Amino acid sequence: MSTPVPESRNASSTMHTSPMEAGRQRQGRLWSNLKEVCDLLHIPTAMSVNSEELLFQHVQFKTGQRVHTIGQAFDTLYIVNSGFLKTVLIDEFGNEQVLSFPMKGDMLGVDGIHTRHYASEAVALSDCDLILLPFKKLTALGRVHTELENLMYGVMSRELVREQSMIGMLGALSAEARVARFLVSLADRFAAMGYSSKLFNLRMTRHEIGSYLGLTLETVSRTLSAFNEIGLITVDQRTIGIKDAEALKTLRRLPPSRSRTKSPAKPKSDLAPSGDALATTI
Amino acid sequence: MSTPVPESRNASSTMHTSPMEAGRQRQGRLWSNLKEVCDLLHIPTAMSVNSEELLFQHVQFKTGQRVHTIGQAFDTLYIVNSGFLKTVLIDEFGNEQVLSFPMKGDMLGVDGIHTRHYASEAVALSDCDLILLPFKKLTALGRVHTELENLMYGVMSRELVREQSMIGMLGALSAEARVARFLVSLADRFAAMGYSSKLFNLRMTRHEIGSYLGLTLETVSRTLSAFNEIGLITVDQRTIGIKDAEALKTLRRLPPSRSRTKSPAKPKSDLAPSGDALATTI
DNA sequence: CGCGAGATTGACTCGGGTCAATAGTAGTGG
DNA sequence: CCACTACTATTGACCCGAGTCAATCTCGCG
Repeated sequence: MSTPVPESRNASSTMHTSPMEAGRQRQGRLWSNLKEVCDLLHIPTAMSVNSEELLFQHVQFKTGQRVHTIGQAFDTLYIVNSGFLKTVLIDEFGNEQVLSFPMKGDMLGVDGIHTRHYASEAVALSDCDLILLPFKKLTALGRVHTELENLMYGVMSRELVREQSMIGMLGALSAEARVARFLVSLADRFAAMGYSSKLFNLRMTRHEIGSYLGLTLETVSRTLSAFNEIGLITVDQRTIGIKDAEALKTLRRLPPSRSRTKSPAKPKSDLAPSGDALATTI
Repeated sequence: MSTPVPESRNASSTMHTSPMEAGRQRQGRLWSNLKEVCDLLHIPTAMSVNSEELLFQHVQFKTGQRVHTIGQAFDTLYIVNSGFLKTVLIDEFGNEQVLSFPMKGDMLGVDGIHTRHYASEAVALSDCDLILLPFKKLTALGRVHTELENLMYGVMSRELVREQSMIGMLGALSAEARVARFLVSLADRFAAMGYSSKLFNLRMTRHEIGSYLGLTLETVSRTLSAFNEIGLITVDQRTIGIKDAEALKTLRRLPPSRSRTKSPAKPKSDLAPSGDALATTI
């Protein structure tokens, strides 16, 4: 990631640029008001306040640039207005562990609140437009506008729940199931952003996906190939076509022992009923 | 877990009951003020307010009881004043996935804020004393007392960071390393609570540890036995004695491929330099 | 004293990590 | 425009760590 490859995927074939980004020009920069921020976060806010006065500045990052690094002093949160990123942890040997792939509507930097220093590193996987939310300003505002405060709590809680399910996935699912769910999750997020959930480009390398899923890049590659052969998806480099979302969603395999905590666990049908027999390579 | 085994580990040999629990009697129940709550959370609060008026009620749970269940309407957070618990996710087949082992000073229920329904289930592993923090009340207070608000954000952020490192661990470490770190983490937490970090009782089964670490109970058991033989720890059922904390902290093994993202990764010495050659079963 | 949950161990299997060779793609510069 | 380089992705061969299955042991409890 130390090579900020100047990608030119701004207007790719399968993924056009965002339908409509928030923000207006002012003194040569983009700014957004509170409502736009809330909309971006999918938080339904009966925003009582006309907050044209409350404007939040945007910042652009180019592919490969870091938004913040580990240990850096924390003072602002970010919301992704457009573009794709990854957040990573760096272990004591300099190895990256991908934690998330933030995209439009996601919040960055929350892990910095606790110690006042970011606990992770955020890197742009494509050119990005982020909205700056100075934390001080935000909490001050929160005291006035209850909705905003709840928004904050809500976003943090949501993030927590997301990480919980991630832990559940890493702790309990097989490689195939992880990759399958990863694809479904991506598709859903693209759909939520107004893009196609059936055909999209991965913004990250196999290596990054593997790190994110606790797998090696080879396993990721092999699994994608397998899904392709089986007809669940189509793969061509980073272009993914979803063919059987249902099957992907319910794909299992190896409810790994820890599983049968109490369930009768009928040894049959490891693959959920999504029609045909495909990955039934039990 | 459906059998609330009435354990009697209240005054075990290696773990006496808490040194001094917070709370005072009032109308037959325990209550704590804001200061005690903050102390419990290790949040240094120059609490400007004399808040003898702001009292938070305690509730007791017996071993096996559920504090909250998945899907249950959310309205209060909990702080552990004494006792041990586990939080779990239940997948679509009824299988438990342990997410955390909360103990004194930890907060429960944060995952319920987002959807207003708890996303996980909390079960008492021993008799517990919890402090109730009605969420409404808390946010209202937060608007008045800035420290409290920061406390809230801080605790949530801390929780987030904890989960992040959990993800990192699940995604990158070998079974041995996971178990080793788990033990160290427990020791540290016990130390922070004023207990011995050298000799303590596990409050959870091998199965629960395995679920938490993404391993099977057999692997956990075997790993503990191995550590025992090697002299890193002593094991007798649930009584653990830490013999070489340093070695445990730095134990590696298999920086699993994904690891050597960029590091020169000298192929030698998988075990960090903690003195002697022990687990050098490389 | 016997029951049942939990823990320990052994034997066997296999999913996925490791190593390695090949090939597609993109950016660079002559 | 095309070689040159550097990634990134795909595949195959091999093998080991950890899961699976199963037998035994221990301990606390009724």
